[in-house]
Amino acid sequence: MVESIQAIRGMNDVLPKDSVLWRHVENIIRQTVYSFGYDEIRTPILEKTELFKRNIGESTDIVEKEMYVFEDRNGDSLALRPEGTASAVRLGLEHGLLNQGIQRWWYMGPMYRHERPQKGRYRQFYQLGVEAFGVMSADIDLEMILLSQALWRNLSLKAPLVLQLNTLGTSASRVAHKKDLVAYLSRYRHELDEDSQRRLDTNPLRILDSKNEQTQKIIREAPKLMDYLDDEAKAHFDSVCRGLDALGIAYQINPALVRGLDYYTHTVFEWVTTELGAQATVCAGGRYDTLVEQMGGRATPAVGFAMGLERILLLLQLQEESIAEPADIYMVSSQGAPRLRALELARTIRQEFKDWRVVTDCGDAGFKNQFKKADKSGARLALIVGDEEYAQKTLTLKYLRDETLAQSTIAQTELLTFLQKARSG
RNA sequence: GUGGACGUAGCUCAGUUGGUAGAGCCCCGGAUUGUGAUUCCGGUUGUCGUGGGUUCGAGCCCCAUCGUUCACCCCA
Repeated sequence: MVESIQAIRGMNDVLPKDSVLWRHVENIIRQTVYSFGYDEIRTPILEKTELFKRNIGESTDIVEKEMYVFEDRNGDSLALRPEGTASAVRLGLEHGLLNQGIQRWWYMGPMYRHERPQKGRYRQFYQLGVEAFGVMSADIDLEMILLSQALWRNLSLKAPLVLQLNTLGTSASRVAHKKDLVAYLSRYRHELDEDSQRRLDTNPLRILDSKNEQTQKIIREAPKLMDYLDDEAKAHFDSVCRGLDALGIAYQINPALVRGLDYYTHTVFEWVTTELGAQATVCAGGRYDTLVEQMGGRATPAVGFAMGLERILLLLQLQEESIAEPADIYMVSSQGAPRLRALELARTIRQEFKDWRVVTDCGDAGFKNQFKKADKSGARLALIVGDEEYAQKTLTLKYLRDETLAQSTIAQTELLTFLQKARSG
């Protein structure tokens, strides 16, 4: 007996019935980012571990305990990418693109995090990432939000999504706030929940969005980052808010909104749904004005966001609108010479009608079964090449969706003319 | 990583206080030997997730393990 091998935990296959929806979503995404004038970049799935360690933040959970890290044959430490921004900046610096004016990029592909899987949270998951470099003013923040909003619209997403907004200010204001926050929380250290006590030393900002009630109570009186913002940060955030008002985009300001990655500054935003339980965030992003410089480039302002495709797919699946890809023509034929003729006719049709799906029955099924399969394929038209048709160089047309149209037999040479008429009629 | 629930046919599930496995859908064949989606008749579904243990006997009880799922953690 052979032991069967299963896929790795948290890593999913896409089956034929689901790939239709995946392709649909990917196509709409490509079309949408294209319409905003963004260009695609593609980076390797494997990068040096240092790239993520240094830039996402050493003490973030992503780097600390969720990265797939292993040693290459030559001893280098490599990691499967847990997110895309660090790679995008690396690409920009390595090829000198960030010195060539404003850059607008997007990418789509798998990311890897070793978490405990749940619905909408997997170890290999797909993200759309969008990044823009070289614009300091708030209009590019607005463009990011407009782009994400366009995605919901173009995907015909019916689930209500709420835009949450916050600002993290400059790193100077964050440092000042963090200092006071830690001092304040330390006074209540023993009253905080266990996780928050740990984070007090590692990542105190994250305590702000703790779900623990007792902790939340303490946080209510804690120093607010908003009070530490310098004039520049306030002005920037104000521009974003006024811009959203002018564009008629509703948003909620959420002071607890903190990103899990260290590189964010100023504007941060999330699109949140109530339909996916704990996996509420469907799309999240913000500014990271200091990252490029931190990675060795010239100071370059930047904004970006990432969207989780599985979560979008789950929302679309809730809508239960099936997206079918039916065949257009199904070839029914006898085996032997008529089958070969059917294959040949199918080839001719495909060459002439490039967007049609033409399926030829293969195998040894009888006519009855061939028609069953023709019906299941969703084809409008069955073309029959039996022994009689073969001998007389004809073929029989049968309409599978419209009972009012009678079956008819035409010469094989007339097929293309007939189909052209059928398409235009 | 922590805690809870669940794993029976390809799918959705039933299975009595432990006594050698069932239904519907799907698939295949026939009624109609060259015509589908309706109907009728017939047929195949399986190491009961896996490995141990208790027992004369385990789908059912116990342990472990793998997987799924929910919450936490974290995040898209």
